[in-house]
Amino acid sequence: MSTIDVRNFRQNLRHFERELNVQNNSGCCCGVTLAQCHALMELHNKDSIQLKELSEKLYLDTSTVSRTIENLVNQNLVSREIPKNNRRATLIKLTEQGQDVCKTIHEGNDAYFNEALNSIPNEILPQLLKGFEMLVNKMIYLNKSQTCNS
Amino acid sequence: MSTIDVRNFRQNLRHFERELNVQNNSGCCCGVTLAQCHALMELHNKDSIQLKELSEKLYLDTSTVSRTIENLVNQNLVSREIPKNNRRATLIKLTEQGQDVCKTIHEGNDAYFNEALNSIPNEILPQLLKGFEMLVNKMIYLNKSQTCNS
DNA sequence: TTCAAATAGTTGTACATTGCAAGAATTGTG
DNA sequence: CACAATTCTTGCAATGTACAACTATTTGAA
Repeated sequence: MSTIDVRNFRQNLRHFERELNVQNNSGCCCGVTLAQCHALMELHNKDSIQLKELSEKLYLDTSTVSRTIENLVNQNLVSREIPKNNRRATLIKLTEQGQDVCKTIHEGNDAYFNEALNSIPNEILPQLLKGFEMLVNKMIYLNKSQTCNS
Repeated sequence: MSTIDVRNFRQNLRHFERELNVQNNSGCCCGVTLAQCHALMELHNKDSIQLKELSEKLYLDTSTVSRTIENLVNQNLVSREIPKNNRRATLIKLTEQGQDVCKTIHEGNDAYFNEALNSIPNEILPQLLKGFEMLVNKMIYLNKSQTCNS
């Protein structure tokens, strides 16, 4: 692993970030912002989730997520519900309309990334997918054990 | 390419975005924000760049970049200069201090991604790097020819 | 049992990022 | 010269974010 390779990878990474922004902001046309989109994706295929848990998954402050959810509630895409066994908590659920939006987002992004990934030769696609997954997991590990030291 | 693969890739992608945020916000400890960091990286190894050109590279409105640069000027990391042959334009240059910050950012991120990528087995690392580059280029291509259609 | 500590969420405040619209200064063109 | 185009800046407005302070609830320990 030469420094040149790393530099090159990082250069691609910066472009990647920008293209993701473009795609995220054009693909999520359903009137849903990127932050809301991420929240919806976490909710998808889940019966319900607590605000605290959601904020941990998204790496965001509870206050931030609280407002994101507030906006989604106003758009009638999710509902809030206080469970009887713990009235401090809030359970967040997708509404039917929210599920529809999730579906639309999934379809759009599936199509996009299917097309993007289809341009990768078959000889290297599996390694790309596998390697990417490993990279993400390593980053999760590194970031967990790392604090800002300067 | 099955839908499951695409879904799995997208799931990894969302985690990737969050980890990048963590890394970007902890790695750029030099008092520089992520937006500023991206601008600095574009300036690095360049004599100077015009604001318009920079905004195109970053996919941002000129007004946005104008303010980002304003902040960097206030931190004495870049300088603005009006060329004599076109007094409408503004040439942006790294100051010495700005070059130092660039160097620090590079070193920190090089080390981080070197470590992250070193955990990838040698049998798949080249394909990952190559595949990633191809994916980014494909996304650039797709996003150029795409407008929001809903 | 009672009261302090912990937990979950919301709200106030502050700041960064961003785009659009409008304006200012400059340059190009008919 | 007058008007259009270019380049940048500024005035808004919206979103996203975190921290701190607050409310309500639950837990736990004396």
